[in-house]
Amino acid sequence: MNTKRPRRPLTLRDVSEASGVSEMTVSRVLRNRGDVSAATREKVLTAARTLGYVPNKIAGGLASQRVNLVAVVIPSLSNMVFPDVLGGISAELDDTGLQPVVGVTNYSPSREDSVLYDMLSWRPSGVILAGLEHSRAARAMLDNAGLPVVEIMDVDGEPIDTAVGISQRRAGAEMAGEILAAGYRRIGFIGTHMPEDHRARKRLAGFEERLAQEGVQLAAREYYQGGSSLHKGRELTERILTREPGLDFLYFSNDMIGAGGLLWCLEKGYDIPGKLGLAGFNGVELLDGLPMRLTTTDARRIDIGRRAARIVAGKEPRPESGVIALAPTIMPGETIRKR
Amino acid sequence: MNTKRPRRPLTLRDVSEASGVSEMTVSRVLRNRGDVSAATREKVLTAARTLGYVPNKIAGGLASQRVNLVAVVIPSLSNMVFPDVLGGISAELDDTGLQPVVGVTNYSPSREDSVLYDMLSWRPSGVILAGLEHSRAARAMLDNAGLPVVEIMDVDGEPIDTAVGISQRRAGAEMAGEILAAGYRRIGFIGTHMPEDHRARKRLAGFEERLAQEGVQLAAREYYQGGSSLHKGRELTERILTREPGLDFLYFSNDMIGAGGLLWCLEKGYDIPGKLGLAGFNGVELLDGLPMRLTTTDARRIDIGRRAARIVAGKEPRPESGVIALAPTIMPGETIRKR
DNA sequence: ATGAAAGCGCTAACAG
DNA sequence: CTGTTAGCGCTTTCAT
Repeated sequence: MNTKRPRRPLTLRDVSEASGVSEMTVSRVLRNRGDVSAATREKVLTAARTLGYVPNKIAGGLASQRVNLVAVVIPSLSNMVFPDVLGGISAELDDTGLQPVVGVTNYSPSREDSVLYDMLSWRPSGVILAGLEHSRAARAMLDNAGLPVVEIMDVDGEPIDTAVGISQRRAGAEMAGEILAAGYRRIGFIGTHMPEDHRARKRLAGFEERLAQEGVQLAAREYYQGGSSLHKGRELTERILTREPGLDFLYFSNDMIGAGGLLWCLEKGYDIPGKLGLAGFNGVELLDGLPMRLTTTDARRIDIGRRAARIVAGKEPRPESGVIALAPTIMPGETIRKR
Repeated sequence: MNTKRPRRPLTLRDVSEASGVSEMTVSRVLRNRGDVSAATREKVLTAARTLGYVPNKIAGGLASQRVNLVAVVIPSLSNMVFPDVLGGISAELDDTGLQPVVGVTNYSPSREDSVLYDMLSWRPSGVILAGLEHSRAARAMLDNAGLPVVEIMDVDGEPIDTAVGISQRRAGAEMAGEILAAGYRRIGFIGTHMPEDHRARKRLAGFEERLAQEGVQLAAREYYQGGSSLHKGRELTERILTREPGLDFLYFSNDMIGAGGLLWCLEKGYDIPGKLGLAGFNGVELLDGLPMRLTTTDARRIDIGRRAARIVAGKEPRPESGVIALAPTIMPGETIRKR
């Protein structure tokens, strides 16, 4: 009831005095380390509980030189993909005593540097960070830190230590293959204009390469700024189809704008997938409830989180090659013609 | 290139030796504390940079007894509401030197206890946590910690220290008022079956009270387990309307299931808002792109995050009453009749 | 099974 | 403006 006693935070010594047991033994009990008689154990636990003692990990970390934290550095929380990755990480870390701590960069390299710096200053046990593209400074920090570093989401590049992800180029290429096989030829692309979203960039590159193999070129492209939303998807779809009415397929760089595009096309009465096909990317749960299931690629977000966490936790050895490439998986949905 | 020198982590002493300046002065430079001559300053900075020194906050925190962390404890990351709250918190903390650290409880009181315990063991400068309902143990921990505690989202109850949020009862009541004023009378409710989601519970209570004032009772209700999704919204909407075809309004406990319900109703050709009205809760961006704008209540998520952060950061004084009640705001949308 | 001593890397407080 | 001295609260290591 707001009667905050400005009490000095309790220390091990307080518990020691209250229980008549040495600080050292109290420490052992509280960490379940070493042999302690049941009787002493009980005394200590009781004292700790009645006092309401909460150990000081700052002091503990300094003394033991070990901190049970895993730094997780990601570009964004808002696009439904990283929460899934985090879910995988937490699930796998749950029984290891390690705790994820999340930092968000908003796709800014300089923010990435400063977030990394801040997190490393806590001397975590490992780092998981999105992407393979980092500043020289960031690479140096991570090299010097001498701890496990797992770069996630992408495997097209040279990892600092270990990479767990999908080949974004391959994901793009495979979707292009699907689309071509289904007979579409006048293909448009809608994506975010973010030079720092290297994964989207590589995906598109793989996509276009595969098209080129069949002598097909992108017939139109439309870029947007800022976050993805259904609304943006609608706008851009309208714009691209107005500009290029002859398009027979739209490839979206993520499911959210793909879903917006789908809703717009359905309202306008487009024949989907007959005259116009659509595909997104990620495989988010959102798609389950749309009027039509959007064709997409499962980016293996949860698996990526899990494997990364397993490596940091030492549950699984770092692979010789330094790379764990998971297979992106096309989820056909209903917005592409059956072949 | 994976040539990881198992180098001993650098210390202030290394920088001191490399620059020929005392540890203390190096520390001053690195923290911009006290007066240091430009020359010394330069020497230190150069040495620190070339060595690649990253300060050890564990040691710093222990010595200074101050840690620039704010613990943020929330039930979930996946429902589009807490990312917004976090956005508000980060924005406001950005220029304070404080950093949010997030813990997730999955609506489990025992997880909340253990997450709190873990976070408090890092001796953060403040705590922001969702809701006013906490275990006796949690309240004791927070009372003892002697730091600012801000409970967010809800103001219907007794705060431990300070509360920032909306009155959930009032939010429910106001939506009920809106619905009644628009002439709807056979009202159904669809919500999650989560005894631990106190905010949803209070909202429904306020809603029903207001209905009762006009002599109206809920005509049907449907509960679901697990997370919210468009898909669940569809399922439950179908179920409730099959069971009670005479309903003329559906009140959903959040926008995601409301959106699912809306999509389903539109497909089935319901006359919305003429014969059937719909409303959700939260005011999430998602709604912008739906075929029809869902009526909802803006839960003031970002503002709540900002105000909470301001109080923890000391930018704004804790109010005498301990309570900051923001006004939930109805966003009329298109799924309720104009009156 | 328990305790004593030393110190983790940094900063507060004081001295010059 | 710069340096010295003592810890911060815990765990490591070594005795007993």
